Amino acid sequence: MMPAAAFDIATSRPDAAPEFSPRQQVVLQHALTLLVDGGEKALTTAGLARTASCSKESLYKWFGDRDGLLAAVVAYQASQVQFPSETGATADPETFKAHVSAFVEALLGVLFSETSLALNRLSIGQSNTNSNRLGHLLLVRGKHMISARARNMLETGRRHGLLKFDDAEDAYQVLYGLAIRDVHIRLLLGEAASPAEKDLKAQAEMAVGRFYQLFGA
Amino acid sequence: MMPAAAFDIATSRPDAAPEFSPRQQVVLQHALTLLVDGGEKALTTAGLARTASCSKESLYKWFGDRDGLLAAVVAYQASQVQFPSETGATADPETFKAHVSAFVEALLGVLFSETSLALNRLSIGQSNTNSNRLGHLLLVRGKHMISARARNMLETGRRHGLLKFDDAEDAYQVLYGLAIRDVHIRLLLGEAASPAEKDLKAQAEMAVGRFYQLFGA
DNA sequence: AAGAGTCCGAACCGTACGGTACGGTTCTCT
DNA sequence: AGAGAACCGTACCGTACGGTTCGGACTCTT
Repeated sequence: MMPAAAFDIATSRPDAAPEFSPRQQVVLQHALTLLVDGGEKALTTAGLARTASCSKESLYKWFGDRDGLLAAVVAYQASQVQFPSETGATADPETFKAHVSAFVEALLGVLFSETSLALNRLSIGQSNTNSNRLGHLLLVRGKHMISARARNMLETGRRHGLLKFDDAEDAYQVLYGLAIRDVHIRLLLGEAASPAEKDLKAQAEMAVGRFYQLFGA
Repeated sequence: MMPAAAFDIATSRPDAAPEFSPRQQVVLQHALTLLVDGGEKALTTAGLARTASCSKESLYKWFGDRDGLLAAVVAYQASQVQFPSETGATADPETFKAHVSAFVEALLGVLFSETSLALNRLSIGQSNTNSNRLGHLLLVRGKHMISARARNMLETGRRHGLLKFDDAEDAYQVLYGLAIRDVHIRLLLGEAASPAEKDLKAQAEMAVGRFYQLFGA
């Protein structure tokens, strides 16, 4: 037999269609749950087979090996993340600014969710092994997708004369830094978020306000 | 016997004096090296004993168990990190701003070093086990120490009328965000830093410039 | 000089987990 | 209805690693 799935996941285009069968998605969801409360050590093949009521043989048939399973979990979760659409967001300056705030709030919502934290912990823990499949997956299917959308949003803001910057990537990174600060790493390390940090809307608006001080036209 | 060392490390005050014997420090340095290139899995008790030419018995005697060893590595490395002193840094506005830049540059230098990255990866990977000893250690002995010094620095800047803000912690977090952006998490995930991101001095000055736009008096 | 203490090196044990094999059951297709 | 695939459950194997034990060498103290 060949562990085809493991290879496909790493190399297929992000918009590849079917990806996983419904049954497999159920199993991956179980894997994700195990991972969220318990960390990587809690996700054993035997444990997942028991929890998801499937056989280990099926796991190995579908995902090749344990690494393939982990990669599949990452890919599956990445495919679940959705961002609000941005149609007609530049109608007027206020709407655009509100739209940027909404984007940042969604970003915070994703990054601070237990699921995202668990997958980031997993990928980071594995980042110096396996030629770093997981880290790349998370970056390509997660961060880079988001950053592309963000750059796009900021560019339209600039075209409409609402923002002023030279490099969209640079501007986005500043926006990211203003919004996330060191909260992400602290959450990854297991510290709880403060009440103020849990008010994502307020945090987003504060960050966008400061961003406009730096890059507003 | 009792694994005294493991307990002491977690509960002793950060300024406790001797901490580790020279021989133990050599062993911990070997452990750190193993950890930096190879990740957590590369740090096995047998492997460390071989590399450091000591017996496993000594490891268990000194550090209690493997977790105690990991905690000792974190504590040891934290004790190695030194920041430049800040005597007479508020002589005039230029000097102070340069001092802030130097602080940020030092911060970047620490956070982006392979050693720090390896320990962060380790702590993050363990953050949902062991009641999270490592994460707390890293936060208390690392981040919180640094943030205290930073707040102190910013406060003196404010007292001298050079900066303007309500909450020093808030201001520091903004400075942190402007300097680090998403580079830290990307490095943790195994992505290489871009050439521009490796120019720590330029990155620090850019961040401080923006910080002054927001908080300069 | 002898006893105690420290440490190295190696052998050993138990276990947990990744991976495989197999018998039995259900579902699908013709 | 019958062949065949997919799949579940379980038992099994090999290995890697955490932790313990022990013999022997070296040092320090009295």
